[in-house]
Amino acid sequence: MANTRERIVTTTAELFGRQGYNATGLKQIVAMAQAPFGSLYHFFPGGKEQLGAEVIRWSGAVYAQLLAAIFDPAPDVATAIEDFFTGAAAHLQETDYADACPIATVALEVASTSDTLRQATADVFGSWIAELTERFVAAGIEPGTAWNLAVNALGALEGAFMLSRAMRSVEPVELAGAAARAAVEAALPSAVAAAAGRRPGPRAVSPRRPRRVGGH
Amino acid sequence: MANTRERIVTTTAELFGRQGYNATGLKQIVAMAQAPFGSLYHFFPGGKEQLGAEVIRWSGAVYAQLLAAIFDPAPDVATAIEDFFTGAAAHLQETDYADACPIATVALEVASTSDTLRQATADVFGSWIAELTERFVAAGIEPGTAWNLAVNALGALEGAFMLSRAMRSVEPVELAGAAARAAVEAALPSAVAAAAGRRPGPRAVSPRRPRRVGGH
DNA sequence: GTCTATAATTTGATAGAC
DNA sequence: GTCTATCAAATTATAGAC
Repeated sequence: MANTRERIVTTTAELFGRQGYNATGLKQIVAMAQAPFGSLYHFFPGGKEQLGAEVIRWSGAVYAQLLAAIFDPAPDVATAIEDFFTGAAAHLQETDYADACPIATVALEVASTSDTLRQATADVFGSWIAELTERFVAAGIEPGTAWNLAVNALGALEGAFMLSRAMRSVEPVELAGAAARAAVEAALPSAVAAAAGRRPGPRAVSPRRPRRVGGH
Repeated sequence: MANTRERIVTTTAELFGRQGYNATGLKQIVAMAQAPFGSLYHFFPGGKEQLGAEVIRWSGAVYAQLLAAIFDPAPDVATAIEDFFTGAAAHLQETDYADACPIATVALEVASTSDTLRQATADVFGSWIAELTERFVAAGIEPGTAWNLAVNALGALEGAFMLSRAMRSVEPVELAGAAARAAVEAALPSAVAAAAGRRPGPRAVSPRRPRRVGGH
């Protein structure tokens, strides 16, 4: 296995994702990581908050890699975004509704209690939104619209994760994925051009295609 | 001022919304509620978990009343749903991003650690979804579509709350509100009829039934 | 019902030998 | 870097006087 410091970070990330920040004790971390207690303060002199900040950012980077791994082989961004949701739903079910977003619980816990940790979660959310935005722009979507789509897609995923974990049903994540796909499809250049052809002239809200509810 | 038991419940609800379940100590509760410590175990012999379950359900009922207060005077459901998001964004800003969903943080904290509390959050989410679904159906939306819209709207709100609190910006909630409004508008009978007029077909009257994975 | 005192455990954090 | 022992404070929970 990897070195001690790495084991502490990875197992803390796992615990943060399942129980959050406050429920995760340092004793529990070193026990599960099979690391000596002294090593924790050797590598993280700032204590729990320093460890927490690093784990948040590390989890953010890992999840960004997962996002790339889904989007890169996908035929188009609309398919990619729905694939991400369906993949997340499957993983949720496999882990008995334990593993969803690695930083969601922590983000809500620290939002009004620790500004350094809150900033770490904000940076991670911002990086994910930026990554999504880039891919939407690369697909031909106008940058402003792409940013809005990215924010809404991430928000929809986080909220659906919450409902799915609480209700122990993948339906919220699946419905959110279908809606996210529809929103992206409607913003793609082809759909925008088709809408313009149907009804010439500037229009504030582009007409939505019928909602997809089922699978692919 | 109200009686002791009531004060304990309301202040616990406030603390749960801002810091979550694990960060809220019983000492802190009785101190802020100006209640004697002994009274807590007098009214809630089951300790923190019993108090938590009651607070979750109480908060759910209060928030349902808020939902009714927004929807009842609104001219239509599309306006109502966006009003709810914009009102939430304003309240978020007024409280320095502290008050969003009263049970969101708790829901994620207990999802994999306490089944009785998880069930309480699931019941609350389910009641909100049912309430929203009823109103969408009353507006003429087909029941299956109405349910999907309700789940997606609540999920979008919860996720947007998370992003807004972490990033200290109301933009996610505002964007989610605009998207929710557009989704509802597209499902209203007038929009469905217009779409059918543009593209006549057998599926004009009744769109496909959604698949139900869990819940009702 | 109210209030105090306290038990039993766990928490984050430190000191120091090796 | 590792490991043990321990601290001070906080936690949930209980006992019992009033």
